[in-house]
Amino acid sequence: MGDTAVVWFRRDLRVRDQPTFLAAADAASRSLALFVLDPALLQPSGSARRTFLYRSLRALDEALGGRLLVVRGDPADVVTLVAAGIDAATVHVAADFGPYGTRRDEAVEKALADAGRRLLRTGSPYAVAPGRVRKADGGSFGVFTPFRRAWAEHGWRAPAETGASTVRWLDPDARDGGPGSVPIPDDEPVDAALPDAGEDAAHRQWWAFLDGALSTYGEHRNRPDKPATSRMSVYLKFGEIHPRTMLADLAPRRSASVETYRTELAWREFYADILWRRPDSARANYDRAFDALPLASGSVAEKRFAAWCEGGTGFPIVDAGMRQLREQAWMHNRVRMIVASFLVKDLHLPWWRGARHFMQLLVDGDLASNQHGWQWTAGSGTDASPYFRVFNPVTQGEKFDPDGDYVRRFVPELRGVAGKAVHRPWALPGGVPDGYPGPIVDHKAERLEALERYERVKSMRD
DNA sequence: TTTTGAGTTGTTCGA
DNA sequence: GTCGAACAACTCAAA
Repeated sequence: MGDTAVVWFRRDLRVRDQPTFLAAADAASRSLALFVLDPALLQPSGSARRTFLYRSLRALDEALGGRLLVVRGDPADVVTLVAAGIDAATVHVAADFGPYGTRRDEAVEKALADAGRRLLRTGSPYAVAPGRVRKADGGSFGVFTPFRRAWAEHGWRAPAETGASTVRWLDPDARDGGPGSVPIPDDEPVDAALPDAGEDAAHRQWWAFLDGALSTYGEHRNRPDKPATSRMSVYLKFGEIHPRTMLADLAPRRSASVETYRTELAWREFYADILWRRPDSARANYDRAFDALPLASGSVAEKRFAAWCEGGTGFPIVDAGMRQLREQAWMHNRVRMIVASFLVKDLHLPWWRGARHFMQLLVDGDLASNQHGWQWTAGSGTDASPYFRVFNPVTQGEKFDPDGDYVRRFVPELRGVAGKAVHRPWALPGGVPDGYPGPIVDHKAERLEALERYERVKSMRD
């Protein structure tokens, strides 16, 4: 066995705060940097996320002095072959706790072991790895608030002090055999304007937030008309910054806004913990009693689903959100909740259809946060919401987009309407403006319908 | 074992 | 317009 190792990047496309580098440098004198284009992951990603990934890989390759080896195939095959090609004793990764990643890594581990090589997991995409936060009796939390408290008490390591030069990188071209390298794919046609990719862009965004919007985050974070959120989700998704780095930067700052932002990071870790414990909840109701919820189907339901997808429901805040999703491959969190509530409670469609649509389009689409965010809204998730919590799209619009600026930005048909009147176009003196649809459902009636359907779930519980 | 307090994100209605 | 009450019952976590 040679004195070499492989550092296999997955969703940790950075060189700073990278514990795998320390592990690799400890294990071998030289390492090969590897990324695997895995069709099983790329196919369901959507062009926005794929393109962002490719751009991120170019940035990572540059940071590594052009020494990132990119191959294509099933990791159980190609990682094994790459390791064999340099006779590496160890392959270093950050642990993946997702349903697919867990299975993939077990397969890779086994394939490597057959040749006497080891897969070593160091760190994870989380400040506290899933499964580590435990109740006093050793069980896992199913409710957020106690999880958050225990998570903070558990604590996390300081950021690892690493950089590209922490590891002596092997030149991929100097390999003797193994799978051929493939170029990083070209950008795909993407309609949406994507954020800048790469670790440097992540840090720029983070510091702009720390020095700017963070001070009013607690107050304005629910306002989609303001640039009040961190926009860090995509960088966390691809691991271009580690949450531990962010928590360390937040630590010396004390304010209600900082506390609120830390709580948002805790949500991300909570949902990862839940998905790890219940991998089935990526597809099925976390609360199986919701299997009894009567769902809409048929041609009317399909028509309504299509209207929701394209931002043509006639409810301005919903349509603005769905169009922001197309234009930016991103949607403000408050609006995600509003459009989700509309799909589930006004259209009576299954949450997973909305979740799947989001995963297709979102550049920051993260399975754990996305599926459980949707299940939370649907009521089938953790801490089931009270049955009577049905978002009113008009009230939500008036409350969180009080001047209507957000709606007008994304719904040009309504640009001629001033102020908050834009949230009720059907009540305008001249009627609904040309080109904009009337409401596809009667919210008041559908709310009552939703309450009735949720009764069915409740009665199944008894 | 029992008890207690609490649970991200809301809406409607009536005074 | 503002404000408080009502809207279920259940599960969770810890004392």
